[in-house]
Amino acid sequence: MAGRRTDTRKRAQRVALQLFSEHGYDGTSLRMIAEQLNITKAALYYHYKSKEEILAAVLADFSAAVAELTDWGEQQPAGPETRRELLRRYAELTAGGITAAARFTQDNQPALRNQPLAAEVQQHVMTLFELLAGPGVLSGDGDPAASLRVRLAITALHLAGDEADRAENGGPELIEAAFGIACDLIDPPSPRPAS
Amino acid sequence: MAGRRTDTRKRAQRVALQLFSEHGYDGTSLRMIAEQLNITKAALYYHYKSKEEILAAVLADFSAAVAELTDWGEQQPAGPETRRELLRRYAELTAGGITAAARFTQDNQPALRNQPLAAEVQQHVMTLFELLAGPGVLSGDGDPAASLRVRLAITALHLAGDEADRAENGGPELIEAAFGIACDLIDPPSPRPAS
DNA sequence: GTCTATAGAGCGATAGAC
DNA sequence: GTCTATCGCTCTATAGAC
Repeated sequence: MAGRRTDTRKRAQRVALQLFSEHGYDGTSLRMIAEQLNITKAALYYHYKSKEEILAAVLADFSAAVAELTDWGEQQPAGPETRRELLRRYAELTAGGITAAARFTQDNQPALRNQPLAAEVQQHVMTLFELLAGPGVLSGDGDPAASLRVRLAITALHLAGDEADRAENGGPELIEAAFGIACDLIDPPSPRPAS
Repeated sequence: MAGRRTDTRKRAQRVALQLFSEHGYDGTSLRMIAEQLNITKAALYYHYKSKEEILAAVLADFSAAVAELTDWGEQQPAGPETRRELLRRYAELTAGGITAAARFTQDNQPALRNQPLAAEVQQHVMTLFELLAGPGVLSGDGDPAASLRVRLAITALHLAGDEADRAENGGPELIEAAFGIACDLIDPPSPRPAS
């Protein structure tokens, strides 16, 4: 690894994620990626054998990050403190464009339908959801409200991360506000009165 | 209006929204739309002069529905009851594929960037957000948490509508659960303790 | 590791017959 | 109101020189 000067592959992956996020997967051509790297489209094929493989590399990073998070979570005692800490760590995954990848997977599900790695990603996200909500909830046999609350908690962190990426200042405060809302969603401070 | 048998234009609009939702705007070709209508691609151009115009028609319906909702809301006294009723009516907009359009606009913002009608839609949605949160909140000068809560409340209804469209039974219960969560988000039953 | 050049396919859109 | 046929363009991907 020492002395590697160009490192085009990693740069391409980072550029691709940014462009995928901004223009969508279908709306991003290999020409656009190549131009930002100051190489030609054909040169990209030396590093990746297809456009789908670039997507796969982006998904692999995201998948590994979520897997690491759930691996940690599964070794902790189940409880509110662990759930809060899972949210906290997920929110802090912002660095390295990880949450950009998370938002991308949510907004481009049509493009991910035929992507083999997408299933693996969804599996890990599902595991995270179950850790946040308790087992069985997402299978449809549990309280539908609990499932929704977990998905909304994650969405809160995504929305905040999205805005934090755009606004250079005020980012941490936004993330913190989203974290508070997310905590309330997975562990409501007071039960709702029966309607 | 009497005696109009074919009504291809309206059918195309309905089919387009369904395909846009399923495959994304870029992922939906005019050939796909035409095939579902059992006509050819060229025949579509008799009814719409471009693909963008089909999208515009879909957006126009959604825009009008939200505008009607906000017009009503602005004539009501501001307060928790009006906010709840706004959420209720938004949730009931599911019929006619309106919420499908709402979800589509969220997931395909890259495709809407050069669509003139998109700005109008966003304006109406912004108005709805302000009615749900109080004025000034979304301009960035208010509590960031309040803005997030409103957006999450709407997202709750979208997520529920999305699943309700797929699962033929259990839909109403899901919508009702989402409505309850959305109400809690815009008017928290108990203030969070200071951290 | 990057280039030029090109193949092959699908797309949006148009022309013109019926 | 729908058709066949085609144009021009962009895309992904490959071949082969340097």
